[in-house]
Amino acid sequence: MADQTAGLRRTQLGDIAPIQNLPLRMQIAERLRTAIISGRLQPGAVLVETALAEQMNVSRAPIREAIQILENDGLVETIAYKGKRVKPLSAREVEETYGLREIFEVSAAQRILDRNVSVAPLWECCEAMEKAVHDDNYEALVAADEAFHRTLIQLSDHELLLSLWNNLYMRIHQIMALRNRGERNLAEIAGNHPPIVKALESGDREIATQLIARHTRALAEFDPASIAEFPE
Amino acid sequence: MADQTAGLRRTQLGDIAPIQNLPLRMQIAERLRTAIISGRLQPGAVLVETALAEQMNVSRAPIREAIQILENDGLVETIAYKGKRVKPLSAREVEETYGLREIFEVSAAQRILDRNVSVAPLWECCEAMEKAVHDDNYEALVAADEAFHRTLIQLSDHELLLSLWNNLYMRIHQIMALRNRGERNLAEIAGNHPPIVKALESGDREIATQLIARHTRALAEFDPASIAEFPE
DNA sequence: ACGCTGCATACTGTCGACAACTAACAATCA
DNA sequence: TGATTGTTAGTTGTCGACAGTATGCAGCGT
Repeated sequence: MADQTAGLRRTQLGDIAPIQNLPLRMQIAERLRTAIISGRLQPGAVLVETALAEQMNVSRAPIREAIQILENDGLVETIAYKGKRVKPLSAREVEETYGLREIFEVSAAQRILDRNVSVAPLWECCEAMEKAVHDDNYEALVAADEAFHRTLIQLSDHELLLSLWNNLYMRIHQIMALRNRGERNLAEIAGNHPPIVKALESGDREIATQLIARHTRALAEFDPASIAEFPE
Repeated sequence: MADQTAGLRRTQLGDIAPIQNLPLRMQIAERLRTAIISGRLQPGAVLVETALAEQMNVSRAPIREAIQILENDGLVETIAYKGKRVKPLSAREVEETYGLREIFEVSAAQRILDRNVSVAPLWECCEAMEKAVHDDNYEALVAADEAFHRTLIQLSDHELLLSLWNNLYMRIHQIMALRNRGERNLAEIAGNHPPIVKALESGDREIATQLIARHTRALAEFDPASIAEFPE
């Protein structure tokens, strides 16, 4: 039941694709989420249900439910009877987002140390990272970096923490997409990883904590002017 | 436009009240949320949209949206095309919930120490607590306890953390309601608070962290058998 | 007895139309 | 002029009906 007129219609976000048998709200939510975290839909952008419904050739109900989901993700904000928009990102929120990341990573490290978990998977991530640096493959580098941090959280063996992490990382993706390409020093920042793993391996709590905190703060550096403010 | 037939109808969750001008979905979400965290709707309970709609005399749309909101809160779980139910609480989830609480409180304490924030508000909470103990007022005791912990988070001056905390505490309320009255030692546990504040005041990082961790773990004690498991 | 097929049922998912609300602007009157 | 009140346009909120999906059971064939 593919939509045969898809190619003819002016389409900003594209038609919904009948790829899977998931409910429409999920396909729509996924599509909107991608648009937001990629920066295509910028903070402050207004989401009008009727317009989206028409663009995607669905009724308003699944659109509304999809937007609800995104609201849960913290990507969209609703003002009753007035409208919905992509949540504005204040400098403070960006800062707090990275602050939370630091909290999560440091806490995960504590748990790893408390439980004597093997850090072998982290070494693997470091190797993947080195390879990406050697190949000068930026895509792979970003992926490997994310894998390293996610692995750190996973090793802490705390599912709730992991799900919070996934949500947080989504917003970090959005922030990174909105920045004017901070890729320059990513490779250099990647060099921080092995010492962290080494500290974890040798059970050095203090050092590990400090290294992670410093690493996270390095990642948080950004040009505040590059994130537009949408007050009101 | 109050519903004049409200008194006649059999009603399990009660009719929705036209108290405020909030959208129905919010009133319904609030009502369901209360029912869940109070334990009236137990984990595993199935939520049937049509039934709820009939009970509350509204259409299914706001019911669906309300359930979405509760899903975001982590209180309800949806299985596409099958149904929705109050999220089952495994022993592991309960444990992780308190683990997260520990992470949040310890991290908040670190931030308070990092920034030399005045802990005066915490002393006030301690006083309210003592008064409740002296009056043998259990309600006030619970409220004061919650106020203490929320204040700790608030002093860390991190809005994202605070909102995560509010969500977490909601689920802790639910867990407490499902336990067979663990009130016995609450007064005694309350005695842990002043030492924590003292440690924070004197900037003793190590002690503060340990006291908070121990306090949180004391709160987490529970009879695993008192929380039903709903596998499948 | 066993497995398959095809209803029947009880839900959730989706739709299109209508109601309610807000904000902005025009018209009215002191 | 300036404040107040209609009025209208644009949006979200709500509804009732219909379509789609999963599950259990009856009936059939082997």
